[in-house]
Amino acid sequence: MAICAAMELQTMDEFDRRILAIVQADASRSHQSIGEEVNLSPSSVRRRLQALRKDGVILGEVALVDPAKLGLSFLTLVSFEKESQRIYDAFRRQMIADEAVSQCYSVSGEFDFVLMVHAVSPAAYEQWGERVLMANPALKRYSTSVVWSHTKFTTRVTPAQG
Amino acid sequence: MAICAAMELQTMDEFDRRILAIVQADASRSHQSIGEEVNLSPSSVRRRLQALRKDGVILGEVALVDPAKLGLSFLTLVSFEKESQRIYDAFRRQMIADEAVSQCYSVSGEFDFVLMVHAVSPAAYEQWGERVLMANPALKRYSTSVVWSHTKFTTRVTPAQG
DNA sequence: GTTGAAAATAAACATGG
DNA sequence: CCATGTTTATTTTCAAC
Repeated sequence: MAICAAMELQTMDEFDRRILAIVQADASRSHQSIGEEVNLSPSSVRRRLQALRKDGVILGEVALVDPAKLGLSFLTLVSFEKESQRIYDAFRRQMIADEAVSQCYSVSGEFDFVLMVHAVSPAAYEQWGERVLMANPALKRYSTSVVWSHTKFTTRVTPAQG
Repeated sequence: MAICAAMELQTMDEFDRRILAIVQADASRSHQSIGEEVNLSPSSVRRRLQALRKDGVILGEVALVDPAKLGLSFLTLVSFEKESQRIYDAFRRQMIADEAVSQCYSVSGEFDFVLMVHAVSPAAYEQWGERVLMANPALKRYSTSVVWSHTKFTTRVTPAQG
């Protein structure tokens, strides 16, 4: 069944998947409104949402803000090669703390890390790079790609499809 | 003032910024709870939130789901070089429609596009690549980076800092 | 910013598979 | 026994002042 101590992928039924799809698109929907769409009582919807939260399937509800409306219209994708393995933890903490960095990934290939960095302008980004990147002994080299436009950005995740 | 017909960066005051920070971390907070934190009445918080939504600063509220909990534990970063400019619109629509693609950016540098692709496994990703990428005449070449781990992923945006 | 009505959430209870 | 739906109480949202 859907509601159990540990929510596994197998224990999630069609109701849970439809509820997930709905709240990923709009977390402000009421239990009643969701229930009408999936044919379930508001209570059942609530219990399932709580279980999904408790089991970590739903990490939380957040408001999405348009970066451009806050003056952050310059987005870059920065790739790195690291100098040594040792300083990784410090670098990791620094990226997590840095508000300009929205995403940080450890990747395979030519580079070791990829960062998504928000800035108000090219000049502001350059300044950030000098302060955060060039001054960092953990980094051997880095390459900046300017993001011209974001064709797609979604926080939505859907299971299956192979 | 903060509340006006068109919310500009200049018209946003410290209250708005603090409210934004709060709802970006947790959109389920009540107006009262937010008001207590920023020293404002629930009504004021509500009116400011409505203005921020109306002006497109707040794009919406969404539930964040852990991809791994849906079986999507294989994440890749795919870079492309396009074959021709003409087919771009079709490609764009395809990426937006494809549920495996969570992000798509047009970028400067060696490649023209960067994609974030979620799959259940390397094999599933390979299959997706064969179907979507290799069969696509708009793409000259592509390079896949496997994401070992995501050190940071946040939807949060904060203004200023240069 | 305060007040009162409507709505949504949360908890308690009862029922059916 | 576990999940569902119903009922009741509480909290939150919404609109008028």
